[in-house]
Amino acid sequence: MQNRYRTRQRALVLSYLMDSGNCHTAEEIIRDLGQRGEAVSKATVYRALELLVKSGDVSMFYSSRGESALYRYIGGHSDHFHLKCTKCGKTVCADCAFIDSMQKHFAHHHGFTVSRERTVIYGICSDCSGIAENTRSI
Amino acid sequence: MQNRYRTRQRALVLSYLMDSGNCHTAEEIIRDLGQRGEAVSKATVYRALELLVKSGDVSMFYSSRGESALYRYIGGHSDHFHLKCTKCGKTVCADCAFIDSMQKHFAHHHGFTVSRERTVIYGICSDCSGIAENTRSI
DNA sequence: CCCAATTTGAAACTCAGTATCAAATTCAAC
DNA sequence: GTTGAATTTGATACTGAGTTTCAAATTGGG
Repeated sequence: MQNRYRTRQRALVLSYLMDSGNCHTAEEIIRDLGQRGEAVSKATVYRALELLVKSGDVSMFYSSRGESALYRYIGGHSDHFHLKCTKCGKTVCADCAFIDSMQKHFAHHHGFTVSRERTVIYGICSDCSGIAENTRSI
Repeated sequence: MQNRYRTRQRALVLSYLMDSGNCHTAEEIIRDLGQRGEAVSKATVYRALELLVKSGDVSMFYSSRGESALYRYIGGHSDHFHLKCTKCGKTVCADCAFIDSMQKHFAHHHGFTVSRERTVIYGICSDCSGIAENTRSI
């Protein structure tokens, strides 16, 4: 896969993510393109996504539960973190100035360049924090 | 799986993680226990790990590349974040006061209770940041 | 148009993790 | 210590995401 030729299939995968703007699994893309009569094979969708992630147009990240990878069009730049609730599964975007100081801290004190696109902060969202936790057992 | 009986198999999985102190995949645990003549079946290892994660003794997190889940003994408390380098794959622990202000920020400004055990910050570690980028990879 | 390089797609495959269910184990009651 | 019901184990089959393979189709420079 060397990305020299422009093909219908790659354009479809990119425009699917651009038009949506949200996070999607590869399987969703395959299914939705198929349903609208623009079927692209599984292998080709995965290959197109790999290229898009490499090119920086799309970010890929994983959920905490071992679900499948999520892809999202970021148009070459992204200034937010994903906050994912481990209870309800919803992902929220945190788009604020604190993110800058976080990146600075990890850069200065740990020599670590944080990737905003890949990092997902896990925890409990405001909607779920009232709900009682499971009991400790083992 | 209700965790009423104490069994050899669960003790083996827990002590494996306690003795090591490092991160391991389920398959590593299965292989290593087998090699030392203490074989525990795949299904049972996965079930034991699920219980240990629920009880808070072990944390589970995912790498950025869709590899398998990683398990680590945390002894009921954990005050650090994992910083995972997307280049070399190494995971470092960030154990500092800044983590507190991070948690406070997300709690106050986003109503989000950050889980230190589950969250993994992705980026480029100090060892790798000098290395020239061949392709843009997020 | 021609043709070599690239890309696609169907199908087979891998691998982590889950479900099933009969057999084995635990432990409380005797 | 024996009994027996509840729980746990393990072998096996299964699921589902993602990868590999390779012949056929497509691309685009000459």
